[in-house]
Amino acid sequence: MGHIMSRTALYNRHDALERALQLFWQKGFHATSLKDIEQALDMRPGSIYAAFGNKEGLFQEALEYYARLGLTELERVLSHHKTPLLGLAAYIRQLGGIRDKALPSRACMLVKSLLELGAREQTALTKVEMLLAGMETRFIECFKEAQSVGEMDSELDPVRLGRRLQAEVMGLRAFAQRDIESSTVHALAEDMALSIEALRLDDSVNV
Amino acid sequence: MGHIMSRTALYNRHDALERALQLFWQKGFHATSLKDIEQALDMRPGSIYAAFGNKEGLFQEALEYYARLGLTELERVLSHHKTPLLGLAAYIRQLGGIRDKALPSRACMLVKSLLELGAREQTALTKVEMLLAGMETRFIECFKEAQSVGEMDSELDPVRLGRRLQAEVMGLRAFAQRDIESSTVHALAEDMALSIEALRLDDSVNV
DNA sequence: GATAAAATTGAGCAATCATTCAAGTTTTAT
DNA sequence: ATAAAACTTGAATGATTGCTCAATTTTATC
Repeated sequence: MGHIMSRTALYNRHDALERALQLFWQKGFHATSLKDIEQALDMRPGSIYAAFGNKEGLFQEALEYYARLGLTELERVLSHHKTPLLGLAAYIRQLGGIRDKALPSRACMLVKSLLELGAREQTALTKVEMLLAGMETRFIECFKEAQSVGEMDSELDPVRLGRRLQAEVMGLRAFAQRDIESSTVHALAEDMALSIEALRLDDSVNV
Repeated sequence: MGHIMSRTALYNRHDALERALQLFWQKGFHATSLKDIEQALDMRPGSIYAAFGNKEGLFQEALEYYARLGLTELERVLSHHKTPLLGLAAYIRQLGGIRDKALPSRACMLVKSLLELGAREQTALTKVEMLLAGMETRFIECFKEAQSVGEMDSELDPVRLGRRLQAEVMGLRAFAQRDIESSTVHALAEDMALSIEALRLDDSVNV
């Protein structure tokens, strides 16, 4: 891959990455073959290797792209709500509708990868750890902000709450991967959202 | 595989299954090759195929064995506590120590498989769904029992609570798969255990 | 329109995959 | 002791794996 790229080349690269993400998210790293990738990207092996190095390199770029989309979505939901806790609750509630959308998988691709990858894919696994840590950090920031605006008891530990929220999201999405009714996932997300909202101080109820 | 088996053959089969479980739990279905299995079981391909049919058959038996161990462990913890909710809380707390044990993986093998397997492994995937449903059912029974012994508000929904607990366990164990300190997992499990105990009615506090 | 650089092609590579089966060995039954 | 049955062996199978690279086409620059 050279340093100079035409606009169409950049577009094609982004488009290829998106298609690769769909594949990897659905089938996982090991079950996705280069044949699958060639077909999905409509590219021949040489082009793929010139553009992304190797299968693991393409996977890592797909992971980064996925995580960026996820963080962007979180920010979008947060920005549409008045307070951090209400934003987080809305985020969880929205996840309750995950079975209704036509996604490659209901489970989080980072979690899928965390559970699937081994020592042979160390660099990709390290990237997964980094991206999950980034999401955790953002959750923690939300709880800290909730404290600073007086929405939440300052005695509570934002770090523990952030990690718990991440674990709940992981669990909700893993659970949603089961062959169950959409309403069941909605109910589960609702219960989790209520737990977040229960952290709100009485003073902040009418804010 | 014939219908008649000697005692030693039965022992060998169980021993082989245990070794296969270790492998599959650690590396997952796709990343485990038959070479790996031959080495771990100290068996040649023919014997493996005679005893278990094929790779997927062996995997399915490993899944069943794993689920049985998990259910047995849950029953053990429950039986050592006076009430259902205290038992469930203890179960979660105990999961907090999962990083301290030398296990093939911290994540639940059923969840790993649920996220990894695709349509090409339909029968194994169906088995995973069944085993997860069994665990869910047992959780739900605990909450129902908590209601019947007056430990928990009878207005609450045991089904939703059971599913939530399963999602929390899934999340806790996926989270524990991250490269984090053991104390972090302990704290997370403690928070989850406290949530279970918070369901207890005041009348039952001193039971 | 000529020239150089960049990007793409696809046949082909060695390695590994899950699986089979004829032959040999051990165990069981009589 | 003997025959039958059960079990194990390991070389070999065809398919698939991730990947390479010389040849070709496309793109950019003058």
